[in-house]
Amino acid sequence: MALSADILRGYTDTIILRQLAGGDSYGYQINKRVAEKSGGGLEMKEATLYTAFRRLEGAGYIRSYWGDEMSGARRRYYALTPHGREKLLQDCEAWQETKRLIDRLLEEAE
Amino acid sequence: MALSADILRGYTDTIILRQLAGGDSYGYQINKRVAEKSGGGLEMKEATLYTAFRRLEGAGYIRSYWGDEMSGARRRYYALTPHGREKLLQDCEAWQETKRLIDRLLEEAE
DNA sequence: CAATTTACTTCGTCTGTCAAGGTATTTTAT
DNA sequence: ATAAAATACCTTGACAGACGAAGTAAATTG
Repeated sequence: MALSADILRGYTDTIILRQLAGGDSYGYQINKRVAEKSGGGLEMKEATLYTAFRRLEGAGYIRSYWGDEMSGARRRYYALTPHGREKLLQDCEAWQETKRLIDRLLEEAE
Repeated sequence: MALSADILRGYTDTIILRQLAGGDSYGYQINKRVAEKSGGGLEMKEATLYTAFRRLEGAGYIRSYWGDEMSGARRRYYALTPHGREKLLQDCEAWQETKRLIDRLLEEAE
């Protein structure tokens, strides 16, 4: 059961940052890995992904550079900046808090 | 630490439905209760709340009626429909799944 | 009797997602 | 050989939800 788009909203950036924490990567690969890791539960659309890259780079959380592949199509790699690493930590903490909050608001007991 | 707006996005409706599962209520009261229950962590803005009511009523998840208060300002009460009760259950299941998914995507281990 | 609280409403703006379109190269299948 | 699929990137415009700001009106409180 694939989850609705709005559930993702606000987490695209964090998910991308998290992927980059494991090493530099490029759009296509990040998309593949996220799809794989989520077991098909989450499919980030290309437009969503690439607009997120622009946003994250604009904010200074990531920087990009063209790979120097000898073969294969050109790839634009992305790397986490120190500022981005900080942001990732904050986002992960915020996620823990969000879980608690939504859980409390949705729990059965009055 | 109040959470960012986008974190709320997509949960406003579910939170409202959950509140109504405990009995009919009206906008102002729902807002107060959510704010209280969240310990100030979540503040739904009035515009957000009332547009959500329109949306939920349009979708048939809730219905509304004017209260017949003898004193105090007029209140528009909202009630959960059977359809809305179903929706709430589905939303809560989706939330459990979302938690697992985001957790998996943000976990440290490679 | 002024200020605050209760209570509801609408409009316009902003932001993130995505459908739809595009380019270009490489690999795989026929 | 060559058609199809996969790899890899990018942009534009539409849409939906959250919210700032403003308004209305009655009741309560100081």
